[in-house]
Amino acid sequence: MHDKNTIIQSLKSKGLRVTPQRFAVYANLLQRTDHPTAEQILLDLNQDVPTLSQATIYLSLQTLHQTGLVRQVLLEEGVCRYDANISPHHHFRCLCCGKIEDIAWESFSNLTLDKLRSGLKVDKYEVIVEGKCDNCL
Amino acid sequence: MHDKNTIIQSLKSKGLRVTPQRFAVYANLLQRTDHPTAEQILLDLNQDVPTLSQATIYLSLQTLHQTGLVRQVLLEEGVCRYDANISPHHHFRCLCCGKIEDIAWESFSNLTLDKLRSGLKVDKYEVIVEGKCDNCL
DNA sequence: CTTTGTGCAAACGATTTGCAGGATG
DNA sequence: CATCCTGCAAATCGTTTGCACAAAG
Repeated sequence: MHDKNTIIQSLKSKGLRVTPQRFAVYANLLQRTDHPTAEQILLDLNQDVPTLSQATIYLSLQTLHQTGLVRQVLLEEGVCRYDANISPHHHFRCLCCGKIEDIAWESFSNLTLDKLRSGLKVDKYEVIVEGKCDNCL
Repeated sequence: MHDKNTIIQSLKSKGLRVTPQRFAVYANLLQRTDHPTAEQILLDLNQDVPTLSQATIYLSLQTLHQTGLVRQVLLEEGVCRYDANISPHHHFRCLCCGKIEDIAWESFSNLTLDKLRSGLKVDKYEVIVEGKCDNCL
């Protein structure tokens, strides 16, 4: 899936040094689909590498985000989640259990930006959907 | 536009007591279109009523949000903005100057949810658009 | 007069910072 | 070996809480 060398190449392609910590954060995020927060990543990684500091997690995520390797997902007040899947897609959040699920980009292939106020240059857009998932229904 | 009695009625209709502080917060938000943060509202109100505590602002906004009188706007990491315009609309954020602008709901009248994974019950959705505004171009 | 809201200050949680030592390219 | 990264602890920022008093209905 995401082999070691590919990950290393991704980091290098952005001019980032490949350190064990940064590698671990990025690799962890790549293999997850649950849109974790910084804290959740820290908890997960500390099971294997108990000497990973909070500051490093936060700095790594900041760096990965700035270089475009990971995406931020902002759905709840005060909660910043991360997603290493940077191919275009949208998000669904269950208002009941809080689960966050990807929505395929093509689900909104009918969405066009034609009628926006002229003068705006659109770089990107995303649809946020909220409701209840099947588990909660 | 938003006359005093209408505001009072809105608050009462949600079972909220009408206090000067709560009224001031809601009225302030109603007359603004800039999607302010709690801090910005505090700064603005403190010019007239210097004895308005932070805690009250935060509590008021929380209350107004919970009762559905105001909407939260989450576009930037760690920044919670508020919007008293609760009629359906979307948001645009300029990546250059940070300005946040409303996008009319009808701009995406072509957006349908047909192809979403079955089993999801959709309560609401919003399109977040990012790019550059005309000022910044 | 009961209940809810406010102000204040302290507490809190998430994130950032300064700095000295360590690892990368 | 110059630069960039990490760990640690302290600092900071936005938000929340506890409590005593005040005001709304």
